[in-house]
Amino acid sequence: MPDDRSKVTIYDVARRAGVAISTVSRVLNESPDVSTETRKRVTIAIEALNFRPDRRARQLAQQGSPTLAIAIPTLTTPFHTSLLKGIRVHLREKDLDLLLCDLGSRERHVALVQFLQRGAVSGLMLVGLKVTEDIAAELKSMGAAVSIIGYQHGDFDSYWWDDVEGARRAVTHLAGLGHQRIGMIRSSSDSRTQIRRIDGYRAALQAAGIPFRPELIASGHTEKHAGYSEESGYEAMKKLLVLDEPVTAVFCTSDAQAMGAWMALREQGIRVPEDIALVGYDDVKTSRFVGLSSMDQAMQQVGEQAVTRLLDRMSGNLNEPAGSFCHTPELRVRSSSTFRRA
Amino acid sequence: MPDDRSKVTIYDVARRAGVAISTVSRVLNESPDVSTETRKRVTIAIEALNFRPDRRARQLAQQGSPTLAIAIPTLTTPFHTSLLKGIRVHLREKDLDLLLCDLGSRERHVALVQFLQRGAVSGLMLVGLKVTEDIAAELKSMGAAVSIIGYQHGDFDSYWWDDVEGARRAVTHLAGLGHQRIGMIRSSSDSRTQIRRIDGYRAALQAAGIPFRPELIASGHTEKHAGYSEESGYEAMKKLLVLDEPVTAVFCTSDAQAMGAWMALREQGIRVPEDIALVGYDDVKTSRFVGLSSMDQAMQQVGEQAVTRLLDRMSGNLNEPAGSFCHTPELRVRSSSTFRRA
DNA sequence: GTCGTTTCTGGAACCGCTTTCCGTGACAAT
DNA sequence: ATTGTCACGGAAAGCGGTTCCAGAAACGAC
Repeated sequence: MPDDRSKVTIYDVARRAGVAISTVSRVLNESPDVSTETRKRVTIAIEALNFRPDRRARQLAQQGSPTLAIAIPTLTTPFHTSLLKGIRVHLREKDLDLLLCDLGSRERHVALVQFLQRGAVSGLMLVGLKVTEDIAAELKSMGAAVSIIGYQHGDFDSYWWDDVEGARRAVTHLAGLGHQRIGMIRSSSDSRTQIRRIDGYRAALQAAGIPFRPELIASGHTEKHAGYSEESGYEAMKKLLVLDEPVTAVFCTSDAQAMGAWMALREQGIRVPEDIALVGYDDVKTSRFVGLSSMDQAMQQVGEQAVTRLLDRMSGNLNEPAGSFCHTPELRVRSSSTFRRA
Repeated sequence: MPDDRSKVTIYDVARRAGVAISTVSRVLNESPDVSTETRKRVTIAIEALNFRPDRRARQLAQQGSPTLAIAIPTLTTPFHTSLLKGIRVHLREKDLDLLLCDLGSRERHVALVQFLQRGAVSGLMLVGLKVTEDIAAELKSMGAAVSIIGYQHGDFDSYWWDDVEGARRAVTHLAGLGHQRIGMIRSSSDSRTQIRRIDGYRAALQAAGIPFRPELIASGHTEKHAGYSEESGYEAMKKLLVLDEPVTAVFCTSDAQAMGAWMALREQGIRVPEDIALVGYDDVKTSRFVGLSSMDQAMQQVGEQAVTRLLDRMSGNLNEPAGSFCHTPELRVRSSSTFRRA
């Protein structure tokens, strides 16, 4: 009743209920061997004192914490938004804490490893991070359940996308509209993802009988801008616009890039899709509302799938070997790519 | 050297360095009374064993954890993106963990309180949450540093915006373009923010000599959509379009709403800004790239300011009474509201 | 009525680290 | 030779729980 607070511990509860602390602990952990009678007394005491077990102490004692951590290189992009959305639903039910490790783009490795080594994490989700061998070793030695999103690694549950096929679909779509000069806006990194999307781009061109021209691939490399950002898309588009033979369609490796590109076009009075068609990647929510065609990676579902399986592993219910789940991006056609060329 | 792992404790380090555990602890906590010589030996041992102090044990012992928690009702909107951006920079330097408490929209109160009572948080940022008196009491009793963003409460450091003025500026801008029938798209909630923005809307109309018509205020109330979402903006715009006398400009209380509204307009072949002008709120990053006028709330700066002060409080360097920091949103004019009426 | 079980509970060690309280030896200052 | 730092060791008491072990009570069976 008295909301005095200032550290209500398990001892207070024990005293109040007239039992030993071990008994209180049993009640807390729903141990079967405690009489209904005592359990009730304890429960009432807990209620009355408004007691909540201390997360840290608990974790310390039972070696292994019910904490799920998510490590993301760039948390602050809308790209991960729906992923988190898928995750948080399942998290609410369980009594888990979400620890966020926002790795900067630089020194990701170091930050991550330090984070892990400090322990206190029983489940970890890595998002959009290249898992090098030393990181992999680190992950294994920490003995936590791990799932990797956006990268494929045989030793862990990984969820990834068929980037070749995704790019192929996007570009095939553009070629199908009659475009012959299809540009590509990419990030300047040489990540697996980027390479595969370029492969897909080439494959689609080849299938359509369009020659591949490296000069049609641009990236807006800037010191201060991340490769997938609006700014870089803006820069890249400008590069494409000064070519002798201009492009009539552009495939971008992110929606943000596409937005930036779109702005560059608008500034020059170039219409989308009449003059230039645009297709993005990620299918961010706003794309639907601005009419940007995009590749849907079903982020939310992937998030749900990953977290469900991860929670199973954490609770020890799942012991099968690491799985690899590949999703194929779906094209969402919107107004930015609806105009058919002659 | 051997990466054997499996719990390297402070004892291992002590043994390896040939010192007592208390000395190791002193080194860890940068106590002044330890010779440079010994310090180096210990540091080397730590390095060699790859030892990281256990976060939980540490926190438990030194009563008070270096953990910053952020509670957000709806993490998954781009609205908070730049806020987090401002926060994380400062967080990287310190050795803090970021605990995320994503309150669902429902039962916010319960979720938050439970979260807090489990302790282990020395700093807390509440974002976009109405601080009721019981929550306030809760916050005080937990003895952590608290800062509130997007709401004003005298007992805590709070960072908020002058919503009346923000709305007034937006609408004044529209009136200045010659618009007479200016609609408003709001969320269906009766939050402080909403009420104030309506006040600002009225004030601006009055100043411009335009009569206030309640039927020009619409909200896209839907069971499944949050009030600030694209979907609700879309719905609301549709309502405004079926009015006898249509509006020529719309002020939206979020950029997402504006995006949704814009889509509704596009579907009907209504041009922006020629037929209808649009102004949003929040100045989300993509707004800049799609050309949506908006009210800039300087989220990133607010995030930085708040976290800086919060960290000061957490470290005990700051003891002055709670401050209240009010920011005034700035209008960013873009193409969605550049057309001047006759 | 005694013995073996089962059931419930109390006591105590322990998780990994911090911190306090001496105590000691070394070395410089007086 | 005495007094004072300075740097460190050793031991022990937490922090708030969990968990193992043993003992007490309750129960049924012979």
